[in-house]
Amino acid sequence: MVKLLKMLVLLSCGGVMPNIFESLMSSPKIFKNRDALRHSYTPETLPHRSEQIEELATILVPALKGETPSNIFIYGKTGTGKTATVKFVGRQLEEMSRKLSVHCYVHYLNCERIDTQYRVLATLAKALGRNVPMTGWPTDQVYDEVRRAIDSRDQTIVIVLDEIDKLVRKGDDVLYNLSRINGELENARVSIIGISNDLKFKNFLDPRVLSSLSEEELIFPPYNAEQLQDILAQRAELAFYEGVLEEDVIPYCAALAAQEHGDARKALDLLRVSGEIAEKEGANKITREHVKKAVRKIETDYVVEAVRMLPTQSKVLVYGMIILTESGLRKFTTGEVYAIYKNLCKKVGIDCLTQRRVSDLISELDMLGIINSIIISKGRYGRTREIKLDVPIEPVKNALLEDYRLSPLAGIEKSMKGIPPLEAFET
DNA sequence: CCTCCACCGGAAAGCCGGGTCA
DNA sequence: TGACCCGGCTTTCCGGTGGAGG
Repeated sequence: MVKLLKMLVLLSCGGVMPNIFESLMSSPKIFKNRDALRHSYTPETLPHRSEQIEELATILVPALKGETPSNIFIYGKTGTGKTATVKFVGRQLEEMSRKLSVHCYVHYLNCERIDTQYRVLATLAKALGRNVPMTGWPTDQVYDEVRRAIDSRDQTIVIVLDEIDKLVRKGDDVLYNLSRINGELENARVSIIGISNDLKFKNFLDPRVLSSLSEEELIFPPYNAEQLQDILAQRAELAFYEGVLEEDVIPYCAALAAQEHGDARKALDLLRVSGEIAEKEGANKITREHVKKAVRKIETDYVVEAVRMLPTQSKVLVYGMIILTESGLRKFTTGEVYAIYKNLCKKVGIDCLTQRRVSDLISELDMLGIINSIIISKGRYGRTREIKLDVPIEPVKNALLEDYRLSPLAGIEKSMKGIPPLEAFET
């Protein structure tokens, strides 16, 4: 304590004590530019996407000649470079239009956050320099505003709707209106690019909207391991100092990500987290070991996040499974889990669901990868699900106890220790 | 080969909060 | 404003079933 005070005094006097950040800053340098590994980063060139870039550019080139480009639908799984490609081409298009002094602009909207038609239109109006409140106006008035803003001069507007499937689930009025907007314009032209990673969502779309929006279609195939290597190598050069990476790190990351449907995003995350772990450990090189740790960390983070988002009932259920696991059972049945669950519900003071429903919740947990369950028959002793909790227990437990509703459960497993679950179950 | 356990999982109806429309 | 609808969650009911033990 005294030491700390002395230190503070010294620091505040600007004395000889090193700044507390000094040691952190001077530890071995790993990252030159961490942002180069984020998904939001658009690199100078996009390896293995030249075909798609060219195709997209060919479709959009009329924009520079004062004509209306076709509307485009783009499909591809996550991390196949859809967004990056569109942003890249969009930037080049705007750049070229400036050179030619043509009015041509690209507006990018991500529909995941902007998920109602009002918000889409309002955001669009804002991007076009109109002042529209984020709430309050009738929707068609905002639409009018957007239309007038676009039509205010001779220009071509390319509207990119990323994750367009999110929008469709809430009714496709916006899409319908936007797809017909060209007919209502005198001076300007509008082209729409829809991006989706869900191929099936086409089925939910109004056929009129579909035919108008998908005049052109682009498919983005997943990357294979080799292509992922190139992408990682390119980004690693920007992100890390020279010689920081051991040679087998990139191929390893690429191989791991390729196993999971060639997701470049995942590969980049893996590399970045590996770097962060190496940095935290004070290592001066990133090794395969760091990647392994990163895999585990990402996995844990995912599970913890999934658990945190669970409805209360499922949280109690998971807590029950933790108790069972800690009491030494590696596998347990639906009946056992249900007994404990019933008990915990009483302790927590929430009402208890039927076994039928709990059975469904258990299936959901299985889907989420929080547990492993298989249906087995124990012959005479019935048919049931055999459940295994397949997560790092401590982090999950902490995540569960963060929920104030579960606070009565803190430390409860000690009082239940040794009690077989079925006997803990009364009435 | 049959029985019968302990649960699975489909069908259908009820409940509830939110949104819509006249 | 109230009638109405919708979708998600939950309960009720119930037929179905793999295989150890008889």
